[in-house]
Amino acid sequence: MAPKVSDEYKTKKKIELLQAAKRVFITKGYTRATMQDVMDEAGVSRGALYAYFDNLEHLYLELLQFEDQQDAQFFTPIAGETSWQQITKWLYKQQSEIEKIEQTLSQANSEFFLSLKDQQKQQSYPYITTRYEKMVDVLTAFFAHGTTIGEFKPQLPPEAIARYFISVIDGLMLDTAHLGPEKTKVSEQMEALLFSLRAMLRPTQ
Amino acid sequence: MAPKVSDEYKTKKKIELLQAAKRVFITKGYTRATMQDVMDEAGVSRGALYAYFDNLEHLYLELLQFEDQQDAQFFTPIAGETSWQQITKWLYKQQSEIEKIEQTLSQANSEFFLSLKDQQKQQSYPYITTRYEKMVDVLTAFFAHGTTIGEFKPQLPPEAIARYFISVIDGLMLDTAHLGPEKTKVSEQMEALLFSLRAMLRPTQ
DNA sequence: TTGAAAAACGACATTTGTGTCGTTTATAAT
DNA sequence: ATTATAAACGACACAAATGTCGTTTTTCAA
Repeated sequence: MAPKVSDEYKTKKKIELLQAAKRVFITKGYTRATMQDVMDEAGVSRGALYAYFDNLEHLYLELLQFEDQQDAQFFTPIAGETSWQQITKWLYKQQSEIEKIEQTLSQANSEFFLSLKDQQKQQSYPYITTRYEKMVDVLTAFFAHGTTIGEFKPQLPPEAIARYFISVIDGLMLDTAHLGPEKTKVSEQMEALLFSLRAMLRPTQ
Repeated sequence: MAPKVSDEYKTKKKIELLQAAKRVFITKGYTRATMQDVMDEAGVSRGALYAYFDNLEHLYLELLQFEDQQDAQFFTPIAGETSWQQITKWLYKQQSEIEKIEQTLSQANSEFFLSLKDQQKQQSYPYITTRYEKMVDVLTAFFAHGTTIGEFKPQLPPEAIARYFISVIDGLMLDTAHLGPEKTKVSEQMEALLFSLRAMLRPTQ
């Protein structure tokens, strides 16, 4: 049902497949999802799917990159908003994401990352490492900027705060993924994180 | 190679199998491990292993409980040591555990928990939920105790601090599991956690 | 209108793991 | 010793996925 077509067509098709895959991963997570599931969900044949993606791992990796690229630039300083306000806002966004974890890729993400234990694979997917480091960089730069404009008086190296920040979010996600948002008391923990950050950054109001 | 034997024998054998399983899970994680692997590692037949454990999930659950039961009682107040000192000590223990994550069940644990997404399964394994809640309780009680003896002046509800505490550790574990301890700068983050706790608990020296 | 290119199809061979079950074998009690 | 018991064995039938590949179908260009 489709021959010699434009690049545009192929891109479109690919995105379509990625979206079907996304739905699958959200409901089944990464480990329990199969290529078969994606075919079924997308209503496409075995051959078609494999023409676009070699295997589940590659498929997930592409989905990850595709999603990331939507998010991007969240921590570029915004005029008319203090850095502290920005953080708070971002945190609320994270919070609702975690609370709706059932409709999110978070669980699948964790599973995917864990599944790459192999050093071998780690090397073949520098993107994974890069992803983390980029996030560290973005946050570090953000904190540093807030400091230079005199908004923060950090009590710890900005980079340490950045990493710590990421850990808390990831941990909360992990725990919530298998216990549910009621059990982990997401909002309460966000408060605690906010409290910690205030202590670390000493925002000058 | 073994018939009609004492209960003691069976218990021994079971522990032996659990230990083999542990080795497997440490090197392969939960998702990639198979019953076959355990048989091979234990040098035992299919039939034998299945006589003790119905399937991988049950096997892991038993291993988990077995391991937990070794740990137990870590946060009972110790005479001659301040609560703060105890926390610090425990944190160092966690740190070295995370740094040696390759030789630990942490990764497998995360994988196992995530694999139980199903609400169905969640209910059939109340132990999983209990486990988390017990940890919360233990920490909460510990913080509360430190407060009543006037050692802490908590700025947040003890329970909130407890949950938060757990999240940070879990997050650090997760990240370290797939990036390695160098990338996540474990000790630096432990410092940050200590800093946070100090801000939250206000230990009176 | 036609035909070459290639997208999509789906049957198939393979692989890998599972859980069962009839058989063998070692133990402990008599 | 003998024997009933049940632990351990390992072949087997089954299931679920995977990746391949020859075939069919559709589109685009000439």
